[in-house]
This record gives sequence, C-alpha cells and structure tokens, in this order.
Amino acid sequence: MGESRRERLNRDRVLDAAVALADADGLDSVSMRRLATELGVVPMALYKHVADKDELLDGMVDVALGEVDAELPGPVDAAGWRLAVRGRILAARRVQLRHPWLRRVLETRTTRTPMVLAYTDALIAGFRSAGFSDPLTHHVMHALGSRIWGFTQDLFEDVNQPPPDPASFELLATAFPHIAAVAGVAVHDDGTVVARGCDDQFEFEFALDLLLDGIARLHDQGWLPPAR
Amino acid sequence: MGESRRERLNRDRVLDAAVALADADGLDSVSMRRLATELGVVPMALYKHVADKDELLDGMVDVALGEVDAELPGPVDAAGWRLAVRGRILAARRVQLRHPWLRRVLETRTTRTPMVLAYTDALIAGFRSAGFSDPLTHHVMHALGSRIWGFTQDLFEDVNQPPPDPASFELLATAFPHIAAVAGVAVHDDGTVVARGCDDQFEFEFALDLLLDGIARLHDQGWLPPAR
DNA sequence: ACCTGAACACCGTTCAAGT
DNA sequence: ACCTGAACACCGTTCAAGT
Repeated sequence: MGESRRERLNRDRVLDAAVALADADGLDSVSMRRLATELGVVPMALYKHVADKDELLDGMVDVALGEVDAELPGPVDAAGWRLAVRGRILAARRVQLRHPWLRRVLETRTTRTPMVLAYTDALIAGFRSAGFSDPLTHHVMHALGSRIWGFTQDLFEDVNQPPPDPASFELLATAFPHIAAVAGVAVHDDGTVVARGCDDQFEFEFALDLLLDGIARLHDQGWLPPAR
Repeated sequence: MGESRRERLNRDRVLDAAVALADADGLDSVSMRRLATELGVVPMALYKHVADKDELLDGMVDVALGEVDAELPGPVDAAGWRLAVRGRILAARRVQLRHPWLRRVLETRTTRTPMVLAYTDALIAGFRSAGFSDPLTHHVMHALGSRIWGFTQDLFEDVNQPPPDPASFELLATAFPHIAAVAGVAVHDDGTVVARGCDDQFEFEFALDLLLDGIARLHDQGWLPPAR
C-alpha cells in the first residue's frame, strides 16, 4: 500500500489514493492523516491539493462516477426510455459495487459536483426525450430517489449478515414470527434452523422494475398533476 | 440546555439527553464528551450506563421508534393491508421528521434492536395477514426498503437547498437543461430565473403509492417466484 | 511552489483511583 | 455503585517556517 515518495503529489494522485484506500480498508480509514501516511507525506501536504476533507470526498465521488460511462451497455437511445434508464442505473450499480463507500459519501454530501449533475441530467433526458411531461419526470425522479445511483436502500446495511447461532434464530422465530417466515428461515428435519441469504441483484432489479412498471403505466395513462 | 446535576444519572436520562441534543444541534454534536457536559458530568460517567457510543446510538434509535405507536391512526386491521401499511409508514415518517438524525443513524447501524425488529415484524404481518405469499412479501419489503421508516431516500440530502444566486442558475440551465426544466426552474418575464422547492410530503406519498400500486397489482395477479 | 513541524481544539476509550 | 482524573491514540486544521 506504500507509494513511492519520489514523484510529486498532485490532485489526481491524492484522489486516486483516497479511492484505493476506501476500497481496501473502508471509508472510516480515509482520514487526512492516514491518507498522508499512505502517500509517504506529512498530513498538511495534502492541503495544497484539496481545500479540506469535504473537497476530498467530493473528488472521490467524481472519480467513482467517472467510471459509469465505461459500464454503459452501448448506445440505447433507439431502444426506448426504459432500456436507457434501466441500463444506466444498472451500470451505476456495478460501479457502486466496486466502491461500497460511494453510497454513504453521496448520501451525506450536500455539494453537487458537475459529475453528479451530468449523471442526473442524462437520466432525466431519458424520460423527457420519450415525451414524459416535466412534472411527471420530476416526481418520477424523486420516486426512484437514490436508487438512480444503483443503491439498494435496504432496511439494513448488511442484509446478508453472518448467520447468528441457532439459539438466537429460535428466539427470533418465536418473538418475531413474521420476520422469520419472510426472511426465508427454514426449519430442517433435524430441528436446526437456517436462513438463506438474499440475492441482492434480484432484489434490486425486482424493485427497479416494480418502479419502472408503475412509471410506464402513469406515462401511458397520460398522468396529470392533481388539480388544486 | 444545561441540566440539573443533582439527580442521579441513569440510562434513560442519558438517552433522552442524547436525543434532545441531536434534535437541537444535529447528530454531529452528539459526542460522548459533549453529551457529558450537557449532563453536567465527566465523560467517563456515561460509560456506566451505556457500554460505548454504538450502544448510545442504538438506544437513541429505540427512543425514536418508541414514538411511532403513538402516531398510528388507530386500529386499521379491518381496513385492509394497504391502509395498515401506508398508515404505519406515514406514522414513522412523522416521527422521523421530528428526529432528522434518525435516518443517518438507522442506515449506519448494523445491530437490530428489538424495537427495530418489532416495527419490521408488524409491517410484514400486514402483508401476510392479507394473504401475501412469503416470497412476495420478502421481495416487497426489499422494494420498499428504507422507505418503511418514512425516509425519503432522495437523490440529495437537501432537495430544497437555499436557492443559489441567479447567475449560477443561468449556468445550471445552460449546462444541464434537463435538470433545470424538471427542477421547476422558471424563467420569468423580466428574465430572472427561479426554482420552486419541492413539496416533500407530496413526493413521499407519490413514491409510496407508486410502490403500493405495483405491489397490489402483483398480489392480485398471483405473482409467483421465477422458475429456475 | 511545494512540503514540513509544532500546535490547537477536538474525538472515543482504558485504567487506576476516589467516595 | 457510581463518578472522577489523567492518559493514550486518534481526528481536522491553522500558522509560521523551511527548501
């Protein structure tokens, strides 16, 4: 992880190192001090290349979002709005799976970098060019919400927790029978209790298609804003 | 904000003070040291009542979720699954609006307190008692995701940002015309550009109903898991 | 122009001590 | 049983100085 301390520091090297550090050791490891150590430099040296930690985080977001285009499934403009939107979101999801910290950073950021705006603009263009009205496009973007970044927005950070010991499963199953049933908890013949994990990709596409189905229906029905 | 330092500390006083502090000054203000000062006590005194900061945060979640029941719109079991689910989620949303820090805490927490599980169990019960199959209920809960807590899951933390100066609006409108159009940016007769904020409650209910419509349709059609 | 060193005002938490 | 004091290993960042 140590880098050669020969070459001059620059903004890109700082951002790339921050992304690599977050990928490898998690977002909490990305401190100005730790990052400086990683680059073989004193903490204050970083401040010549990023104004402060906020700007570092913004820069990391841009690095990650810059990878989305390469994931796009080719020209889909002629294939209809639905494939275009779906393809772009699933491309973002692939990027996000490579950079798990992206979600937490993007969600706490308030600054909207040009990269963030460009991505959003492209998605919105997908709806508008298919004849969606501006109000409908507006609401539909809100309904998709942070799912446009490929985020799972699940109830819990880690749906596929390491299975707890059988005893606590029994406890869960008696105290919260509905959760147990729906979590896919199965009682085997020998009395042992297990839960199978979720297929995250399936759940994501299920939810995305549920939304896109509803959106298509509203558009086809000529949805109009409520009178008031 | 200073509290009488007469009465003995206990877990509830610590948690209530933490919630009050987060409500008033934001989550970032809730440090063990600051909280101790608020309670007129030395930082280490808190550790007799919560094991560490994680347990403090879990406790804060429980305090907030404990307020949901009081927000429920009365018995709705007979009114059908849709009103029950919708009512519970909108009740959670009202609680969340009083405690804006809840979202960030709940999303970063990995421990699932009994309160969190009880809330989830009640929602799931709403679907199952209406005859939803366990697999469909499972996917449907994932699709709702963190929206079950009344979270908006918007693209950005603060959709209704303070309007930037007109000059940057012009810039935005030329660089990202689709965003500008859909954001409700309007060019007035005198050439000035303004954007109206969103109605958060409308957007939330629009998205929730879009999902519930889709869910109802799948259930009515007798949705079955894909063969494999 | 770029990097360094020392310092400031913060964190969460451990450990040994007080009452 | 409950609270305290001093300490440790961390933060982000400012300021003045080095090359």
